[in-house]
Amino acid sequence: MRRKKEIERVFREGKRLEGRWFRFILLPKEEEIPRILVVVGRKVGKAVVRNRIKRAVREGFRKHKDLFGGLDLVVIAKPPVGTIEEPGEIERIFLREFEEVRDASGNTAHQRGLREEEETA
RNA sequence: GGGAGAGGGUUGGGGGCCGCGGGGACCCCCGAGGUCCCCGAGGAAGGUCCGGACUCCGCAGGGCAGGCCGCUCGGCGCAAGCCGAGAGGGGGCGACCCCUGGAAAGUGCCACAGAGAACAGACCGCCGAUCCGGCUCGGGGGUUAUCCCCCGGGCGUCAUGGAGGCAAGGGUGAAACGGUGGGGUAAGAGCCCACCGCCGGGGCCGUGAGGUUCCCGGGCACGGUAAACCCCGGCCGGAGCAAGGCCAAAUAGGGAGGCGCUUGAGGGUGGCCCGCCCGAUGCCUCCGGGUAGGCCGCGUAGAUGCAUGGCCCCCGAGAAACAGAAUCCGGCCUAGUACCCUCUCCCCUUU
RNA sequence: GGCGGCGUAGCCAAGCGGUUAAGGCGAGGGACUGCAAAUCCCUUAUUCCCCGGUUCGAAUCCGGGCGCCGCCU
Repeated sequence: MRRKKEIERVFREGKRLEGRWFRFILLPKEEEIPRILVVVGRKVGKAVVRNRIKRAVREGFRKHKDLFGGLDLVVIAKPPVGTIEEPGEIERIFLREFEEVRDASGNTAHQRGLREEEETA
């Protein structure tokens, strides 16, 4: 995402999910093609560290677009991410945490079905 | 063979797959689409410590204040700074390294300790020659008197007791008015002498910082601190690309208070003054309201929610450290991996 | 990106180059009380953010780092 208005719309209307390493903001949309925005603040680290995180997260997004179908996604890195040196490690943590947080929130129809089963049981 | 010093260089390479930013060409079902080609982080891009370009402040004028630089000469440069050759001081066996205007222009400050701290001082100590005291001898006098006074001599002894002399030694301190030896003296002291050191002048050498085995003078006084004020010399107007410019959008030119209309409020982004310029239903403060999108600046890397990456294999036993352009350029400083090249020094061994 | 400011005890903080580094809050101990509160007394800095330098001497002066905070679109 590159347009200011679109980005602000995601911040305004999106659903916020908290993880230990990242914060996610999701906004479902009509198109199937997902878009991403990575935010890494100054407190996370120096320029090199911040660039590494952005690249790793984008790489993970690029390789697993099927996970994010129909979403505009904002990923905000929290300070602990800056301590991880390996790009591959950052990528794995990002993907794993996205799935954990999404499943816990019951965002998909599949998950909603599961929760209904749990409630009835 | 081992250790060390100086200077310089590079900051992985090749391949495969999947990607990112910019530019160009072509294609199309015209969509922020596809294909191909080209370009795409650093030696520090960093800290923002100095300079400069550039932009605006009417001109960038004068003075004060302020900032930066500081051994000498030469070179480059507007400058900061760098390079070369030297000077003085300090460190190292050495190669070599580190420091650098002025303290006899003035002012300030040197705590504590110590006797004394800026043209200082006498605590312990040394001496006690001289004078006073004491003892004694001789002479004279007051006198009846082995008692007193005066003069002169002596004291190895009484005593260092005082007046006083001294600054060598001890001790204090970051720092105490030069060192060694001799003479000298009561004891001492540059008090005197010799040598060493120091200071001043001249000569000579050097463009200069300075040097001096030469000559003369001075017994010797002049402490430290300018990363304290300051003085000397050189440079600097102020801000900063969020500078600044263009287009578009937006709403009332609203309310309250204050100042002022040429004898001028206020302003022209300079810390102050002067000069200069602008200046009238104008300026300042507060309240209330609206808009904050794009382009240029901006680049043979170049964006603006901000690109240069990921995985795997090989290349020596091993691919890594520090680190990511944001207007550009020159320095300084800081961070740090692996390796290469040139020169040099010391030690050990062998010949 | 640029321009400023600040780091002193757990917290808030003062500090002409020379003391044992003020003071307040808090905390701990003691006194008082039948027990408390209030009050009184005592204790609480050893790298003054870190590393160098100047100086006889540095929290203070000068460099260089580090970490916070603010302003400018």
